[in-house]
Amino acid sequence: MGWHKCTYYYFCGMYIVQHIQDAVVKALNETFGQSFTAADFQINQIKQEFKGDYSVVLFPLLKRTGLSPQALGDKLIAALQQQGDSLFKSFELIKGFLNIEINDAFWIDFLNRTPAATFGQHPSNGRRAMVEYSSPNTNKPLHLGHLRNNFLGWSIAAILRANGYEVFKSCIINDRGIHICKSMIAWKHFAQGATPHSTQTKGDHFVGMYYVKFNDVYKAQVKELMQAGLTEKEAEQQAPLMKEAQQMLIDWEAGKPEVMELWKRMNGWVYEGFDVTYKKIGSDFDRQYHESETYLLGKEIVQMGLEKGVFYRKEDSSVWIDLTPDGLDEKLVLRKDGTSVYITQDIGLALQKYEQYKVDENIYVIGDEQNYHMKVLKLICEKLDIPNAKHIHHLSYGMVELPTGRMKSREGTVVDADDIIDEMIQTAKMHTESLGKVSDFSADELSTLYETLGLGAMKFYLLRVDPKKKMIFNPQESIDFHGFTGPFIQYSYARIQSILRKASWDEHSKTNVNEQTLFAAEKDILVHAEQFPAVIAQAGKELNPSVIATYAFNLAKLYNTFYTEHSVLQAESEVKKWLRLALSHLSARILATSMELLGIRVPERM
RNA sequence: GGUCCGGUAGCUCAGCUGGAUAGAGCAUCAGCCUUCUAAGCUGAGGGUCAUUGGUUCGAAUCCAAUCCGGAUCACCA
Repeated sequence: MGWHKCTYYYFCGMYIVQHIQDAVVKALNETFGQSFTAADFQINQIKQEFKGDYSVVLFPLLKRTGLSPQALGDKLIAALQQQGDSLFKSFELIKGFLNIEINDAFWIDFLNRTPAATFGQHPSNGRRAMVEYSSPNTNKPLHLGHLRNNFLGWSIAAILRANGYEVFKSCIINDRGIHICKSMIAWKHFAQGATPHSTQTKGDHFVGMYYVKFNDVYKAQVKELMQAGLTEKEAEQQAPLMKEAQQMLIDWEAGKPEVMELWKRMNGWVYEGFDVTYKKIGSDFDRQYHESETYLLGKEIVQMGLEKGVFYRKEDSSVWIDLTPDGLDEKLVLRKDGTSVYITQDIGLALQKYEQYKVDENIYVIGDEQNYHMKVLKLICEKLDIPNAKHIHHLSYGMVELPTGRMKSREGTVVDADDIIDEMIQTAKMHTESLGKVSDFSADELSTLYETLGLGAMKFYLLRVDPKKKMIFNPQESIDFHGFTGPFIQYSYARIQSILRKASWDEHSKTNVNEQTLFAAEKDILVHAEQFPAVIAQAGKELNPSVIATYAFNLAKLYNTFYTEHSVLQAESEVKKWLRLALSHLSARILATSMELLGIRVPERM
């Protein structure tokens, strides 16, 4: 058993692929007397139609060795055989690919020594990361796009934690500004004292109604003024409602009591509504920042930047930074009246975050419409020598679009978060009832199950695609519960749990399995399972939950194939039964861990 | 116009640090429940990887040009 380099093979970060790399490097160096590295060749998993598990692609080595694929392959095989590694069962050379089959004993050993409950998680790396996500405006309810942001942020935080980071989740609440004043003005004019309570409306939706109302009336006023002969621009500036909103913003900044009171009251309604939604989707934060408290931050930094010569003042006393040497434009950082702009407070907040948390990685989950802004922010922070500015990372995700194009609140084409969640939960209920497998569940158990499944479908749907890419959501074709979906994986998990229950099997039941050989369906699961830690590492490195989603789906598929081909409880021998129970348990744990990293729960029965 | 992102099966998406015959899911069609949960499994059909040229043993993947779609370039946030 020469491959046991340490007791907990996987905690050493030593994967089978690395082991093969090491063996090949050694074989190359011995054969050619040069120093090769793992980067000089490539190892791929072998496709189903060929024999073996992993293959070494020989082409990249031909030039350096001066040999043909056949000759190089022969020499390599000879050298590898010389090493006498009991891990390798067979070598086969096909058209420039050196196919290696791993001994079944290795996979069984892997199963025996892997602690299923914690498998895949990496030990602490002593680094801290902050993930800022969600960042709602307090003038309207959340929509489908916000859900993508929330699910991504939560998942990335979990993935980084599994990669050994200490993670802080933060959220900047955009609770002030002209858009907030708009809904306040509209409420003052048109609500006649109505409240969420008096109208039986969820607070964020209630306030959102007045934001919409503002825009409707404002549009009408602009139209009227234009008919009276003003240009569009003039009309937009002079519309009474807009003037009122602007005045209210000034009053807010001056701290006028009646404005502050209304502001607090209406934001309070929104928070009550958000709380319900956040609780339902499982979003939580270690630290919430409010724009009303941070918007003045950054002014001092501008002063410091001026002294350092990073910024410069124009004649009208506005402050700028010239980013043309970096291929960008000139950017304003302080208005001529001395007030700060969006980016000013972001600079301030970036520094504050660093001072408070000393994070090594500073991740912002923000839509790709702000790519330019984030590029500028990072550049400015670097030029100001804000510590770790180089580790500001914009996790830029694409918009969720409808088949008709972007969602537009003004055109009523927004998919509301609460609505879609309720719809998913209802769909879960419908499926569950028509299958009738949990008729003995209590009402509480049922509603928990519906939420688990409905939200699972929803989250998986939004997380299974590459965050960077925009995605299209078709409300006509509701989100599926079959195939590449959350419920498919939840179902696979529940079926395994059913077996383990019947066998009264738990983690402590695990003993060393003495089996020597594996069926293809058994081995396929183990080969895939062994890659889990590497997959978590990749997801962390790429900040990409879809890697986990795809991985979990493939594992579930492999398990389901195994499930139909072989019986666990009626296995052909007692040893096989134990092997399959351990195999099933490991699969279930990996599926559960994967889903956990996506913020999705798994049911024991469904 | 400048910058950036994208274009892969009817639809939604993988694959993109170059490697074997380009993969899933949905939809369509054909099979599988007296056997551990059929939200499952097996199989079939379906492709000019936007176009053209280049790099090389090899290109969906890298480079260039073109076409199409999107984002962004505010003393808005």
